[in-house]
Amino acid sequence: MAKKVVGKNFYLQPASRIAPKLLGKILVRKIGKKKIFVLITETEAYDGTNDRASHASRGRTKRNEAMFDEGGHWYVYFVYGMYWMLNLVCSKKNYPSAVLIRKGLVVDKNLEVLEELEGPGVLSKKLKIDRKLNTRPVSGKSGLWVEDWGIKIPSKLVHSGKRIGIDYAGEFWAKKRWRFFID
DNA sequence: ACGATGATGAAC
DNA sequence: TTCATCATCGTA
Repeated sequence: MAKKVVGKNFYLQPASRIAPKLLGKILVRKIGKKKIFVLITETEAYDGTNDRASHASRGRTKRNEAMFDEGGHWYVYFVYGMYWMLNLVCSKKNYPSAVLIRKGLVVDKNLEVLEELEGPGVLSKKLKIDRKLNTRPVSGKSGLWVEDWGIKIPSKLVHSGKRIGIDYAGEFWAKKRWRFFID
């Protein structure tokens, strides 16, 4: 099984292109000497300042600054007084866009499934993700990166749908099928 | 169906 | 400074 770290160019595409391509890739979290592997199974794209579902729709603020970084950084924010949301920043610098990682499967190095992470809040809790990762690079330096293990998800199993929890965005943006998931 | 729980941003 | 809101989740 060929395992390689995803290259930087991958992150310079539009979020809506990256989101489906992340399905089947492996999120690697290093905590101390331990590594946790998560097969990504659900993502959502947030793209540009016009996207009214995106935090960037109200311009640059202290919270969403990371979204304006170059693709290949993390955007981590706190919601509902309890949960940390993990997002992968996309595209070139100063173009705010990101992919929210919503669900995954904890696997071992042989792809044996150990645990299901059924939402962005539980995923971040399991991987010990908090504001310390905000604006950090997607690389070993931050202890959180993405690998391609050559897993090919059959296109039959890849679906798209409306994004979750963004009904405030108005019909045009709320109905966009920018959520991608397996099965 | 609902409450927990606190940062955020906009209004005042 | 106040206040409604929020890219959620576990319990009921």
